[in-house]
Amino acid sequence: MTGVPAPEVHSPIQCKAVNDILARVGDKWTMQVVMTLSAGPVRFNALRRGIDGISQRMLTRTLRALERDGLVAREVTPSVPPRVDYSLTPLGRSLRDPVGVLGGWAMANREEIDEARARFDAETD
Amino acid sequence: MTGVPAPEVHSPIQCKAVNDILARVGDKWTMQVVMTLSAGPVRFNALRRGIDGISQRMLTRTLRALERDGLVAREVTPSVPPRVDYSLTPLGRSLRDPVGVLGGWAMANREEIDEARARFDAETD
DNA sequence: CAGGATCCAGCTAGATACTG
DNA sequence: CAGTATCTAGCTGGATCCTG
Repeated sequence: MTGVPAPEVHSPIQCKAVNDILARVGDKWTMQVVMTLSAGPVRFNALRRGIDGISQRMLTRTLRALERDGLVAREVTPSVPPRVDYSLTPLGRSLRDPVGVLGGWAMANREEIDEARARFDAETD
Repeated sequence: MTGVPAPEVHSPIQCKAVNDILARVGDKWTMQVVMTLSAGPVRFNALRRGIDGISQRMLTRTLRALERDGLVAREVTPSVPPRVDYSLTPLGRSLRDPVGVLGGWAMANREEIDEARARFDAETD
C-alpha cells in the first residue's frame, strides 16, 4: 500500500469518466496549454509563441475544447486590433494537482520505463 | 493552494515525460486492461471477455505496449493448448495510485464538466 | 488458446490560404 | 491580432481470416 484509498473496485461508469479525462488530458497539446496558462492570463499569439511547434489551428481547437469543459476562460477585449486573453478557471487550476501527481510518477519512473523499453526492444529481434 | 508541492516550474523535459505517460495511459484501452489486471494474473481470452468491446487485435497491441513499458508481465505456459497469463509488475501496480488520484478528480468534477459542456453547447448555436 | 497478417474506415493533426 | 476554411498525410482502431 502506498497511501491512496485503494480503488480496487472497478465500476464501468467510473472507468468511463476516468478514461474520458485521461484521453482529454493526454492529447498532444492540452497539458502544455494548461501549464502555460498556469502563471496567469495569456493572449492567443503569446500562447502560440510559448508552445513550441503548435499550429494555429491546433491551439484554437485545444483552447475551444478546454473552454467547453470549463477549464479555461476566454475574455475578449473588443479593441482594434482585437485582444483575447485565456486563463485557467478554478476548475482548470484544480486539475493541476492530480496531473502533478501523475507527473511525479512519470518523472520518478522515467528511467525504469526507458530501461524496460530498451530491454524489450533488444529481446525483440 | 490545495496541497500538492505546486509545480509552478514548467521545464520542457519534464512536460515531455508527463505528456508521454498521459498519452500512453489515455488511449482507449490501457486503463481498462490495467484495472482488470489489478486483481491478479489473467489469461488472454479471460481478459478479452472481461473488457467489453475490445477486439483481439487491440488487446494484443495494448498488452504488448504495456509489456514493453515494463508495466505488465507476460508468462507463457507451454502446454497444449497454450496458456498465457498477464499480470501487473510492481511498476504497473504503482501506477494505480496516481491514476486513482486523477480518477478521483474526474469523478468529483464530472458533473461540473458536464454542466460546462451543456452551457457551452447551448451558447454555441 | 493465443495470437499474427491484412485490409480498411474514421479521426487527428499539420500546412496553407483567407478574413473581420 | 485572432481566428475560420480547406485539404491531406498519417495514425488508431476495428473486422476478418489464418496458424502453431
